[in-house]
Amino acid sequence: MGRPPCCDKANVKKGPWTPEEDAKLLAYTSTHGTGNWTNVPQRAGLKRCGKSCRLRYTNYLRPNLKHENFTQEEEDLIVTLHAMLGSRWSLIANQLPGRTDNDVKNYWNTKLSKKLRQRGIDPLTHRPIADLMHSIGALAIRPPQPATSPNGSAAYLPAPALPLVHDVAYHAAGMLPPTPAPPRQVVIARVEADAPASPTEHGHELKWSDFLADDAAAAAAAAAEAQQQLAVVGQYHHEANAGSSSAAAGGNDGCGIAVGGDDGAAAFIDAILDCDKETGVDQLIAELLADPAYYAGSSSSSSSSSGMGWAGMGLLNAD
DNA sequence: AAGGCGGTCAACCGCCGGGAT
DNA sequence: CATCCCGGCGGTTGACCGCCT
Repeated sequence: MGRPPCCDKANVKKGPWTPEEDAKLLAYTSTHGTGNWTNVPQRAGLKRCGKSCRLRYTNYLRPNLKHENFTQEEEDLIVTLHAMLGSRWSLIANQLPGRTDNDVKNYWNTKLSKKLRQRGIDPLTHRPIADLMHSIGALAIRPPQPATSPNGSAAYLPAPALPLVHDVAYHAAGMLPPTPAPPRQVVIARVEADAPASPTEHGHELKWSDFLADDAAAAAAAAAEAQQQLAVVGQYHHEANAGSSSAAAGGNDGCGIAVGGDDGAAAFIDAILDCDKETGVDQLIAELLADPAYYAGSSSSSSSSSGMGWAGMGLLNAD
């Protein structure tokens, strides 16, 4: 059964908001709060859909929003988080005080993904494009795979033994200690305007199979790795929030991730892990890692990856 | 000067999950 | 338990703007 439209489209104005409409919406929300958005247009005297009002408020009118350009630190953080979380824009935006998911998504699509490509990094997988091409070439000369899944998802599974590149994302932002970091699974590329693409100059290489061990302990190790990275992110968030602690307060989404305060990093990590436990993603990861067919490129348990927890990040690049 | 073209970003659309009934 | 309603999310669209030819 299809859902009825959220509002009467015949009597609803669409398109750009006028200053008068903005003023009405602001006046209403400042005195009554947001509450039930479906009632807001009527009560505020607007011929708009409730969803449109909510979007206009959260993306443009909400207090403490930043409208200036993204900083280098914000760029680094977006790339880092995208490598770990994929296109979970709301989660990423939660770590950027004053930025909305729409802001981050637009900035990624229009600027950052291009910068990464110019640097020879594939923005989807965060891997060197040259390595991906090499892998595609290697796949082309493989014998036919038996019994691939009907939806063809196996074709998108990462090839084994891909070298992973760890460009410097953290040091500039003061995120990492100078000591060598333990091996990580994702490729983090600091996006600098004219920096040359030089994935091969990083001596540190990991084999994909090194990460994809075949027991649950490996899954736990992977989770610990991710946790470590999120701790770094949380630290940035804490620092960024030092001067604008209220900015992110209204941005918590359905996962209930609330960060801030002295233990903001830990809270964020716990919230992410809890969220993925609730959604069963951690279980899914464990199942995937335990499934030998996964490594053979013909996983029977692979499922649609978009929007699923860790899928999309470097850990499970099934995009 | 004008038209084409590409980049940017606000806004819309459809889907999904969760709470209420 | 089923259904409805609402808010949230990610993907996509289209208007606007500046640059180039």
